[in-house]
Amino acid sequence: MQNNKFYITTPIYYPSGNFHVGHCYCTVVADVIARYNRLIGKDVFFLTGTDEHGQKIERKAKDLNMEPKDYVDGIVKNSKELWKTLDISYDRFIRTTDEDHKKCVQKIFEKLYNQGDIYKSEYEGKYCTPCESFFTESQLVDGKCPDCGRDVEVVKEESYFFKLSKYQDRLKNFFEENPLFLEPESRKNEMFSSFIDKGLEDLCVSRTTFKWGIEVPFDNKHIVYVWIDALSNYISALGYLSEDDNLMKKFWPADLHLVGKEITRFHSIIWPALLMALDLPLPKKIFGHGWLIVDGKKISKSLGNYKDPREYIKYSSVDALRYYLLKEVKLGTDGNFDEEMYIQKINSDLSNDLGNLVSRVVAMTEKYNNGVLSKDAFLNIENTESDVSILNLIKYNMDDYKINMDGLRPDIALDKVMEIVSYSNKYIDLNEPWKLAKDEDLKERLNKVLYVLAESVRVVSVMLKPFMVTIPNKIIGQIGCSELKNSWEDIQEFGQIPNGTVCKKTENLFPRIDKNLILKEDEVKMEENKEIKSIKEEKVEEVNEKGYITIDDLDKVSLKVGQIKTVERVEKSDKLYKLTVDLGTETRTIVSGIVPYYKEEELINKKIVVVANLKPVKLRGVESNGMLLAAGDKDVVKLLTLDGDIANGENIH
RNA sequence: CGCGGGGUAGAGCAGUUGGCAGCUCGUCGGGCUCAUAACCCGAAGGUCACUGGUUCAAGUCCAGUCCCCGCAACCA
Repeated sequence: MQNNKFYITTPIYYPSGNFHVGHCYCTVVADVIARYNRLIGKDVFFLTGTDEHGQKIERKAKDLNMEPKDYVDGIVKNSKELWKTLDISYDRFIRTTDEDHKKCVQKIFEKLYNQGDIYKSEYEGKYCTPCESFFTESQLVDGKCPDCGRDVEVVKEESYFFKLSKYQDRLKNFFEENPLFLEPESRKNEMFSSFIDKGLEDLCVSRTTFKWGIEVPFDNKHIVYVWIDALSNYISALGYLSEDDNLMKKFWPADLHLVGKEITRFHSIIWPALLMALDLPLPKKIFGHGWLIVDGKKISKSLGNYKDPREYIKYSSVDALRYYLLKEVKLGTDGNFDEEMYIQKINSDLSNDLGNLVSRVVAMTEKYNNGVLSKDAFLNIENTESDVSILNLIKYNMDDYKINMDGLRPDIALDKVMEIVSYSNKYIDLNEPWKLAKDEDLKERLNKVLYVLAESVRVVSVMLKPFMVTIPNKIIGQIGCSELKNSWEDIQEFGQIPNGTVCKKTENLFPRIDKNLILKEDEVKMEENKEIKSIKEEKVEEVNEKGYITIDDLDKVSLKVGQIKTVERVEKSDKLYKLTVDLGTETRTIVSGIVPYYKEEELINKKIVVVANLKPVKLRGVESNGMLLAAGDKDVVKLLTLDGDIANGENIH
């Protein structure tokens, strides 16, 4: 059919907290693929968004004393800012709370019900609220949720079911006939052995246990459950079943659903079955990408050496981060994000090789020929061996680049680009322009070399456009080619820079990053964290074998009543408040990680319980002298407060 | 028997259908002076975790063993 459109999606993320490097990775990859397809001339629609309904969000908002919508609005705002920072070029950010999406979901539900693919029955099962999943008895681990290890509840409810079982054979056939539907291969094997071959059960697609969601249109006791609500975003975003379904006609089926490996199952079984029921064509490809491991080892977690993606950008650049993510992580496998590696890689690839290449080319052109590029020289002077080599390499690598981009191996595609960069550096040394410059007779030869280099740099820039957002245009600007189209088409034939184009050296594209400086900062933080760890260890030793402590042990802990006097956020941290607490005889500074759970105004004047004799520790550079007592898990945290009025500084016993 | 990933040069990794073990960084030696202390050339460095099997041929395929890691991200 139309081969000239490209529809790509990321998953819609669950906004139960702010987004992290993992979300960024997936979205950046999708963005690069989207930009690449635009570059080669396709009409691209790039969709991302958020999956905002469900019990977990409902509860979380309630705990925070917020309306669910207000809560998700906050997260969405933050994520849109993040995508802006990372230059994500999405065409639509869909939210499952969008009106058109809701309508679409209701129509889909109704349609499936009317045609008998959805029926009403009763469901009883063990349910894990945080994971929003039912589990069979055999799936449970020690009677707890196999995903998160928390307790499950027995839930029995009247529900609507989707006849997933009906599509089992069609799915199986489809997989066999479309070997490229699900990649990488390993995921496909998993789907087959774990699910399809075992037989599919009908799927519960409604809930009555919570309200925060889309109502079933003909039975408002029921809320449409995540499967139909979330998965159908891929078509609701295109106006499926609405008055204006032009986008649907144009872009469906999706060319690529990029998803995390943990949700591959939903996309490769449930989603296709739903589409079959709706009599829609299936997406061309589901790709389950790997996860990002930050600094590998598990110590990273307890050492707290995690950084917001924006921190890496601060001392490097968005382009550098995007480059690294795509270059160093093979799509589909887990990737390591190690800060030292990161700095080393961008210094060597981007500063030393690419940035420096541009710098030498432009500087020499300015120095030896007043910045003027001579196409005449390029055409008039016969090719030497090195010319032939570089021209062939560029041609050859451009083909490989395309093959690998189409084949979802951006890491290899980047290799091909960097090979051109590398060879260009070598080409300079082979030709020694500084020697040519000394001999007036070799002027034309010199100009040819400079021209070849400039054009090579331009080709590289165009190939980098999907990966980097600002640098390619800056490079093109330095070689005076901003007026050219600089499209994929435009670099197919070497030698498009017009005669007489003038180069101008401006800024340093990729200043080298002082690794020692950055890592020294980290070391300071590590030291702080070590202190924290040693405190932990001390505590552990104090507990005897039976796990009892004596009253003397308890007396070691000085608990006091405190009242919060001032609250401010700690710079460069997402979770930490700097509090000053009145302990009667003194006022303490205490740093506490409760930003997600309490607003500043909620804390002021609150009477709380303080561990008064905790060894001081620096957190994000602020010294904390004590600790607030609180209860809860990572989703909900409540401070311990007093049942009545007691003077500040009173002992608790 | 939860699910999944992995063990290849000092480090980080690639190795497509079996066909002479590769890449980047680092190290050592040399070259160059256009450039961002950069660039270019050369060298050292490997029992491809282990065992067995299939094969003319195994890092790659099969069976088993051992080991590491993740299950997801600022606890005070």
